[in-house]
Amino acid sequence: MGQNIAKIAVSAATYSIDKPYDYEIPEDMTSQVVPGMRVLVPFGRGNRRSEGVILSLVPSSKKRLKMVERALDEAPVLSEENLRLALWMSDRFFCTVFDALRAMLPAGMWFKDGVMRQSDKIVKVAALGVQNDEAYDLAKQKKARAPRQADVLELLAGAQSMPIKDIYRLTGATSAVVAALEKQGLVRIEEHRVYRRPSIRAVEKPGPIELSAEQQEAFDGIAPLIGSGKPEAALLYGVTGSGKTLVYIRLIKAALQLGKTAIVLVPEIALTPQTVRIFASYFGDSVAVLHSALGTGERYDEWKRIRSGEVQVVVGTRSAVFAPLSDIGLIVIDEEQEHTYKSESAPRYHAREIAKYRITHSGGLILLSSATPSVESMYNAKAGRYGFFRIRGRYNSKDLPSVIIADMRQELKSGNGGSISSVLQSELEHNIQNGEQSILFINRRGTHPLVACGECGFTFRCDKCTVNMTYHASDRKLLCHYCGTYKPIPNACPDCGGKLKYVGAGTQKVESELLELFPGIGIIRMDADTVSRINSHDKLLTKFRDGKAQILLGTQMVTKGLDFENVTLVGVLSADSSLYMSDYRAHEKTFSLITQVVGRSGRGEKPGRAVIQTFTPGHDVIKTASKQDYDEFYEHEIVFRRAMGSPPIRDLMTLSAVGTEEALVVLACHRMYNVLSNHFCGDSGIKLLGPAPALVSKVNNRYRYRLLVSCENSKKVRDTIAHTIRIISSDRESKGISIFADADVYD
DNA sequence: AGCACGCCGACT
DNA sequence: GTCGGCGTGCTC
Repeated sequence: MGQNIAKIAVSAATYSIDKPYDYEIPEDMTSQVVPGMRVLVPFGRGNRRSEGVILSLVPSSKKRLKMVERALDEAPVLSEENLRLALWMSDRFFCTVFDALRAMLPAGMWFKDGVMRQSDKIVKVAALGVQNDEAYDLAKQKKARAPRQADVLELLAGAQSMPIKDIYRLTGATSAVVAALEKQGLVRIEEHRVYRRPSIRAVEKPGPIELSAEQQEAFDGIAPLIGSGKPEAALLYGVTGSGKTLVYIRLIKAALQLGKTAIVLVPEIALTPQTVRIFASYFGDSVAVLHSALGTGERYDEWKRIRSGEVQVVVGTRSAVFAPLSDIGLIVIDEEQEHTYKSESAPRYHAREIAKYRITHSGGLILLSSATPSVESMYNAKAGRYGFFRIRGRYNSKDLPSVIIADMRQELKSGNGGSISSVLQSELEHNIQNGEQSILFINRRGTHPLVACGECGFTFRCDKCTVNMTYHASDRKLLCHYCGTYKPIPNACPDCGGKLKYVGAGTQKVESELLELFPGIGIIRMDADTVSRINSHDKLLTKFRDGKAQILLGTQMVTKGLDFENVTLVGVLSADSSLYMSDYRAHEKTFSLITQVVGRSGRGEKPGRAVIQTFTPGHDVIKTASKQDYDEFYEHEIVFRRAMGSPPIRDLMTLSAVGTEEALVVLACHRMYNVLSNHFCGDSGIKLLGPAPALVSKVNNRYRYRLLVSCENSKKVRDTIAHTIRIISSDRESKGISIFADADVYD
């Protein structure tokens, strides 16, 4: 007998029961089945079909096992390296092995014989099988004998149809209840599909690469690390506009010359179409670009091209770190401090950690690059764990913009209650008269972030989330930015009938203020409301580049990567807004944001200026950011982190519980606390904090609480946390509560 | 998460 | 007795 038992990672297994399950391979399949192949297996009492991935093959045993039903691939879609990486990820990031493997395949991949059988997300939706009034009558009849069914019928009579997951959540009914109703013909279950979007692509002619002396120096230092045969890591710290992209291109060419491949990770490809075009122009068909706008078919094709060896260079967002390249020589992480490299759903990995794993196994270089490195990367560089390279000057030795701080307290005192300070107003005027362009950044969309009653202080809060709703003047509605709830605003306070006050400013409000100050001026507003599609983003930027508008006003999306020669003024309208979050990265994020916005100015021939508006001009972060002095910022911040025991001094992990019953969620956290403190008792290296509500404690009617574990991220600590999740989530008292842990906490 | 088994309460 | 809802425990 050969190897006719398969150890399989099963999709249907949850974290608390995740392990390799043994299945027998039917005789007629033994020749085709290999590790890395996906199969269909029966799982659970009901033998419902579940997708699985073969991890390994072992000799037959005496035990009676279920059979593999059929293979889903003709050849393995995952390599041995992928399988090892998935096992490592499940330990490192508290996810199932299958979750980890799924992250490595192109989203929605489900092909057979080259034909797409199913690639869309499917949502099960329940609808009434009878008339509304009939449903109400039935609900009344059932109230006594089948109260759960009655609840479901009542709910559906009011809402017509609803995803069954929402029904479980809102009524507390279980699947058995809905199944019973379906059997009686009172509800129908339909499967709805969610579709994805098509793509864009553009290629230009490459220009010659001429590195400046400093760029060349960085290149000369970094390039030898690629072929050293050892795993290496380096930090490239270059101010905004220092031309780091050109250095990447030269490094990639160096890797290719050694017969190796390269990955370039960018924070959000849709935000930097310019970067994508540059890579496409230098590497032509040997580059694959993986971005969110690719359809499933295109994504799959690109993935196949990479795996077949036709592609040597991959440019993409977070998940591109899994690109099936072999013999990787270089992984660049551009703007490495960006939060988009951290996945916030299972598997909760950080792309940097995956990159390190892959490089360790292939021997090569991971290059972390930034104009404002994360405190932890700089800490590692200073400790000698990363090579450190620096580009101080801007490309073509342009000066950094001169910065003016506008003290908004003074503005208020002198009677200016608007969003534009007098100094910013006169600078804008100057630019308009001289035909130069300006970029304004405000961290809020909508018109007013807050609507309050002037009499009783009532504020409009979202019913489902613990946040204030934002007023959007264009359609006179209130919007929740967390769950998307949308409702018209009443004329007066719903509580006391008092007059409503509109507080603060968002992009829409600033736009109308600007139009009042400068009538007839061309303004392009860029926020989630005007940039609904990927193309409209590009279109708005082209319009601005062509000089069709004098001012570009927007949220985060105007802070990154934009390179316009004629922009000589930028304004940060409210530099404080991210400074006082209860988040250990608040300072770092604010510094990075201001530095990046300021860096958009003066990229052409003319010198740039920047105006930073703040209520706390004396704050260290504002002062260092306006001087563009990263070194001073870092020295202050590392002292602060050391005092707080925050990363990178110590590691931070969280255990979260999420559910609809607040008290039960908190209780689950307390029970986790007890389990953890029993295991850690006496270990002074570990501090447990909480439970505390998450930053936004309720989203979409689901409460979220979490425990913080300040520790050193070791195997022992991770095993204890994994054990805790398993114990608490399989406890019947945690029914309906989902529990998960995060090992690289970002906020 | 989902499915069958089996307990228990309501009604013939 | 017996029917059926719903809580409980298990998943190769």
